[in-house]
Amino acid sequence: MKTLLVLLGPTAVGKTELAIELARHIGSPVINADSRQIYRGLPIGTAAPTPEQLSRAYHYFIGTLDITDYYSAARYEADVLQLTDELFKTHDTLLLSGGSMLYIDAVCNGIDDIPTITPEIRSHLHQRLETEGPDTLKAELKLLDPDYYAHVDLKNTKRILHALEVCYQTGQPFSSFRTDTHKERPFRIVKFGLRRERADLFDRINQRVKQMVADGLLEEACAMLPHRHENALNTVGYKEMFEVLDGHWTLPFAIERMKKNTRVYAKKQMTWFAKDPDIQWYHPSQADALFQTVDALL
RNA sequence: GGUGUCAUAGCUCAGUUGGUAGAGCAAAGGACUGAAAAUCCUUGUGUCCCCGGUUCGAUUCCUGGUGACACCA
Repeated sequence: MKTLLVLLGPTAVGKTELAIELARHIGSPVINADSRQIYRGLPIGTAAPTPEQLSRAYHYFIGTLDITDYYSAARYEADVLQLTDELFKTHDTLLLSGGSMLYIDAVCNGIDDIPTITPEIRSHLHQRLETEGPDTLKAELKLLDPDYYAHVDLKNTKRILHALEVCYQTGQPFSSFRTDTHKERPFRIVKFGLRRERADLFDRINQRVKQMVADGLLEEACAMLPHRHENALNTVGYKEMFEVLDGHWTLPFAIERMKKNTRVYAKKQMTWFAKDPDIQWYHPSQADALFQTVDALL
């Protein structure tokens, strides 16, 4: 039986290194599941695998997109399924590793089939939000899709906007596309989670942020300055460095904010993963036990 | 040594004309289906520095103590 192993966990827990070891152990490449490491030019701020690490295991979806490329969880789902289709011809077991909750969910459970929004409709609605405010758009959603309106968090403008985008593009209510069904995959999925004591994890986050800045994060962000409004750069680390480059924040202040925001992000990941009963949890120091469990599976 | 000011949430502070208290930040919890490292929601019991006094009742007023700061010696 073909098997997809999924290695997940909060940021800075130690996934990258363990993924390489596990990949080598089972003879698989690493399929990256990190929504920001996919972009080229962000190796420091996204803690992407180093050239040395990349040389020890082949990685997919690291630095393959241009910063201006559109991407989404649905595209990731399609890309990964196409890749696994191909790789399973020569492999029995593959490894997917990362911390992007929605991307992992899209691969494991599938995501509803919704048309990609054209840039015209997207920017048109953005402008209307600017000029008319959220209340008008909410009222419109209430008319076009009362079902979704009843369920959506009305304070979350981004969700309102997206629902309206779909309504306008398709002429049908957004909720008519939301089936909430789980897609079956032609392979078995086994999920392993890495976790640490919170104080330990937060300590690693703080250390890593410091190291990123020492490694040249500010310069990396500076090179990306012309693209600062791209979604890929709406990301912990870059947002704070842009404030420094604008002269709004001092570097030490930005570093503290970055530590805090990374901790908040890690907490969000843990909250999301905690809901998934299929995850088998390990401490990174229990790699041997994890490998034994994997061996017993295969 | 003298005089004055201050002592309240993890931090910075507000406030209670005497009826046991609340902001910001920090922190914690949660939601999540095509922008997800995004976006959004919820959460404040704390010896109101300590011992006494006045009072039905003191964190608030008063005596004393302790500590911090400022000024004067």
